[in-house]
Amino acid sequence: MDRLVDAFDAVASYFSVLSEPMRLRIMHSICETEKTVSQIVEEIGATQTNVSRHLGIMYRSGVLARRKEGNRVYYRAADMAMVELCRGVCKSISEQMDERMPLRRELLRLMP
Amino acid sequence: MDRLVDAFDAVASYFSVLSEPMRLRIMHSICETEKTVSQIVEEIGATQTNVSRHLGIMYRSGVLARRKEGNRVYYRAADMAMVELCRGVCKSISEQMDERMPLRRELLRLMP
DNA sequence: TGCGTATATGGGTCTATGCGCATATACTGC
DNA sequence: GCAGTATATGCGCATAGACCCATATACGCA
Repeated sequence: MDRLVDAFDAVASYFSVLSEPMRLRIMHSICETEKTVSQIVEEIGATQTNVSRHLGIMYRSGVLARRKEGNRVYYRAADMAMVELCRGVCKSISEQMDERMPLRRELLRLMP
Repeated sequence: MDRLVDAFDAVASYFSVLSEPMRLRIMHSICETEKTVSQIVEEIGATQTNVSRHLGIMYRSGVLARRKEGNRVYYRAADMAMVELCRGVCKSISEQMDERMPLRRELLRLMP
């Protein structure tokens, strides 16, 4: 990772780890129990290449920890603060979505 | 903006608003008091074009609110949860950092 | 040693986005 | 109306990054 120029860069790069749906899927998949790359690949239905790359990004940024066991690599959440962050935002957004749903249904009636 | 496919997209796009240093500077600049575009431009030393564009992004994503007064537009934080998120991450990141780094103190000052 | 499995990575394409320039729009005061 | 100020935006460039294909690496086992 590049050397960060100032504090805003540090915070921005922290948030940018969470700004990809695929990484959130991965985080969701392993936030409770560690899993191997193959397990994650099968669970979220992405390519091995892509999953491995995202795991690498998250590992190098300190979000995930890993443990090698023979042929396999187990990944797990390392930064519980980030896991809590995800939970909080997911909750907040799901509430917003619930609020929008009635409107959405109404809109769909108006414009089928 | 595209229709979001699922919840992960919604969460990712929420975080992506905070994944730009310039937007964090703006957030920092107005998280306590509303300010006009010109004030923000002068304060953070960016071009008017760029600041206006980021303000637009943040406004349309619901992070900021705005109020027109004659010729001017005042922007302010609308989503206090996001401001708290910034504060939390600043705190968390500062704790992970080495105390010898002056960056640490700066981070704690970021979102007063 | 050779083979199969698990994971990582180099190279390339394509999309998204941050930025600046120039200009458009909107408002105020004369 | 006109001029000046404040903000927004169309356009193009440059770059970041997400994705895939192919291949490299690392390990276990016979």
